[in-house]
Amino acid sequence: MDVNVPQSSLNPVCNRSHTILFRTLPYGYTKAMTNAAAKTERNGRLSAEDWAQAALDLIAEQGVAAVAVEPLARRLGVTKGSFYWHFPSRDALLVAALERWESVEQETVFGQLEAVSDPRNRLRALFQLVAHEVKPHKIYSELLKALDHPAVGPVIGRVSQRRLDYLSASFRQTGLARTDAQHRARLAYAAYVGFLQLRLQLHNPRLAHDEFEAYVEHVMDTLIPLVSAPRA
Amino acid sequence: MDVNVPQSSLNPVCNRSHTILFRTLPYGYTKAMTNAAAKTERNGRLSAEDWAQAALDLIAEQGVAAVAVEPLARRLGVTKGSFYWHFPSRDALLVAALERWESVEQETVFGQLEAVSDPRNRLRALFQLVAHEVKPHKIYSELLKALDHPAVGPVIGRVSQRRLDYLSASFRQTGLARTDAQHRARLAYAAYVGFLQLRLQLHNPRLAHDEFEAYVEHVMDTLIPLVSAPRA
DNA sequence: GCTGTTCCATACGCTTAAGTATGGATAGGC
DNA sequence: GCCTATCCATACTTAAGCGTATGGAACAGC
Repeated sequence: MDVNVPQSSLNPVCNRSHTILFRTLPYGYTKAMTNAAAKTERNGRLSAEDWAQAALDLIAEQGVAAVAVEPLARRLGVTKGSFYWHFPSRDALLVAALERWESVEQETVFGQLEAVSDPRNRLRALFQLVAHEVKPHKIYSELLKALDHPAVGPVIGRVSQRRLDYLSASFRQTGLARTDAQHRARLAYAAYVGFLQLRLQLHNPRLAHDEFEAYVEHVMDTLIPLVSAPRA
Repeated sequence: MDVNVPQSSLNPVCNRSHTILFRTLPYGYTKAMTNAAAKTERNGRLSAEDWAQAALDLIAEQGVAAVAVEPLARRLGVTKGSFYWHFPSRDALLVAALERWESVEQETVFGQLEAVSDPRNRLRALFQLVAHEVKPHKIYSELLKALDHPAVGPVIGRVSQRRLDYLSASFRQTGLARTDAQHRARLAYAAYVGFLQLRLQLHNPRLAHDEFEAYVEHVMDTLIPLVSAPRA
C-alpha cells in the first residue's frame, strides 16, 4: 500500500559513502561537494522511510544487532545529525523498520499462491517457493535470531502465527483432521525455520543442486498428505 | 572426562558480586574483606576453566554477544585483571568455551540412547528427549544464532554434522533407502532446530501440556517410518 | 530574492567495553 | 617462615556508539 520498494533490495542509489573521502576538506568546499554528489545520485535529502529501508537492508545483511545509527549514517553518506531529526532514538528506527517489514511481508510470500486452488498443489508450490527464493526470508531469519528483543518478539509472533494459520488451513483442505492439520503445520513451519538457520553453514559440501532438489521432493512427499480420500 | 560440571548450571558459588560494595573502602581493608568473603564462597582463585564455564552459562542465558569481559568479571566477583591473566583476549575465551562445549556435547544428548537397540524406539526416545529436555539445547540454540561468528561456525558445523550422521544412520536402520534416510535426517534435524527457535516466543497461548504431547506424537508418527518391511 | 520550514553537519558529553601496565596479594614449595 | 610463581586489583588508554545542542545549508512558497 504505502510502500513500493522490494524489502530486500539494497537500493543502490542510496550509496553515498564515498563522500566520506571529502570530510577532511575545508567546510564550504566539503559540503558543496557532498551535496552536489548526493544530488546526482538521489534527490539529496532522506526521509524516515529511507532510514527504515536502510535498517531493513542492514538487518538482512548483518542482523538486528548491526543496526546502529552512526554506521547507518555512514552507509547513507550522511551524519547522525540527519537521523535524529527523523527519529528520536535507535529503538524508534527499529520499530519503524519492523512495521514497514510486517506491512509488506504478507503478499511477498503467500500472495502469489492464491491462484493455485488445489491445496496439495498449493502446498507444493509453497515449498518450492521457499526452497528456492531465500532472499526474501533473510530478514525473517535474522529477526528470529533477535526474538529476545522486546520490539522484535511481538512482530515475529504475529507474522509466524499468520503463516501457521495459513499452513494449517491448507493442510486441513488436504483432508487432515483439525488437530492433525495444526500439528502438521507446526512441523512444516519448524522445518522451514530450521532450514533457514542451517542452510547457511550446513550446505558445506555445497549440497549438489540435484541432491537438494531430491531433498525438497522428499520433504514434500513426507509432509504433504497424498490424497484427500485414501485412494478409493 | 576433564569436566564434571553440568554445562548449563549457573554455579552459584561463583557469585561474589556483592564485593563490589566494598570497592570504595581503603585499599588494605577492601582487599582483606573481598578475599575473605571470596574464600568462604569458593576456593578463592579462578582457573581458565572457570571462566570458560561462566562464558557458557552466559551464552545459554543471553547469547554469544553477551559474552563480555567486564560483565563476566562482575558476575564472578573479580575484575578483568583476573581475566587477562588467564586469556589473551575475549576471542580466546570464546574459543576455549566452545572447545569445552564441543567436548561434552556428545554424551549429554546422544549418549543415553545407546541402550535402545530397536532403531524406531531409539528415534522415539530421542524425539521425546529433545522435546522435554530443553535446557541442554539452549547453548546450541544460541550458537546457531551466532553462526556468522568465525569461531562459532566450524564448531556448529562439526556438531551438526555428527548429529545428522547419527540421525541418518538410525533412519537407515529403520529400513529407509540411503538417500531417503539422509533426507529424512535433514528434515528431522531442521524441524529440531526450528523447534528450538520457535518454542520461546511461539508457545504464546502456552501450548497446553496435552496438546504439546499430541504434537510430539504427531511428529514421530510423521517422520519415523512405520516398519522396516511394508506390513507384509 | 526573501523567508520559514525542512534537513543536515559539527561538536560535545556520556557510557560501555577491549586491552595494557603495574603493583599488590595469595598460595605452595622449601 | 621466606620466596617465587600464580592470581588479582587499580588505573590508565583507546574506540564505538547513543543522545543533545546548535548553527548552517537547501528547498518551497510566494
